[in-house]
Amino acid sequence: MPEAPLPRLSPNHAEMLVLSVLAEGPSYGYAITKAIDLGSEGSFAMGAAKLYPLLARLDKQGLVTTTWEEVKARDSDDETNGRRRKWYTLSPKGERRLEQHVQAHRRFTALIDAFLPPLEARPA
Amino acid sequence: MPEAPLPRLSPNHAEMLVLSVLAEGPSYGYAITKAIDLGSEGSFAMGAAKLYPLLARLDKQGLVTTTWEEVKARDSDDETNGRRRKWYTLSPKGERRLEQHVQAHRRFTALIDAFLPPLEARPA
DNA sequence: TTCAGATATATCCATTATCGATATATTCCG
DNA sequence: CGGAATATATCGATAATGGATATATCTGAA
Repeated sequence: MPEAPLPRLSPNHAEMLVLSVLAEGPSYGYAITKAIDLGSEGSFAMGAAKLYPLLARLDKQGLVTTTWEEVKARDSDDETNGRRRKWYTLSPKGERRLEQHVQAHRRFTALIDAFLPPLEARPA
Repeated sequence: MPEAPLPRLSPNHAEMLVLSVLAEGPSYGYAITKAIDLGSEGSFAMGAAKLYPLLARLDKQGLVTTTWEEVKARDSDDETNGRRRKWYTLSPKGERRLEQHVQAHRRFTALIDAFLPPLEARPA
């Protein structure tokens, strides 16, 4: 029997995961996706089309602050080098939002579990 | 501070809840919504535009079987009375699907919880 | 008796969210 | 030398949702 696919992340869940990654320190888009990809064993892999609009929304709502970093080649000091990284830092407002998401998620799972058969100790 | 809104149900979660209601016995659309509405304290209230297409999909996939019931007025035996109810019964295939949904949901929450701060025993 | 609210099923449409593809450019490593 | 990885971002087609609309009956309170 095939592994049943996981339910898809709701927008709120996706936002919560991104914020939870940023709660451990500033990061940038690509690294955030990788963290979520690895941390979920690939189950919550986010495409760029999902990630970047989400990050833009977080910025617009003041949940994160952003700064650009010029990434220079290891073997070069060339300042005109165009490689760039956009760093995201969780704002106090973002921290509060994360806590709200976590609380909402706990209520969410509690409500759902009430519909499901109890998880019993399995006979050996 | 306002109650943070719950994450929205994914299609899989909505399907799981409907199937879990039917696992307790046959039911019909309106009663299913009421069961989910009450069982979730209104949090997962489903509009008709969500419920009926969902039920139609379950039927088409063979997860439920359906029968029509003619609902007669309490004080009448009139057979031409047009009130009707569509009953849904969980099929064996539907039972298996429900179990898959439940397993997937457990994995889903476990993966998400790994991103969140542990729920510690609170100091009194 | 009347009339609002509940019961009961179902679809339409505008909005939103998602996935896959596309675009661009650099850097790493074999 | 060249493909995979790094890095950001948008476009367009598809899918799912919420609110409204449609229809018809039944219940209970004023």
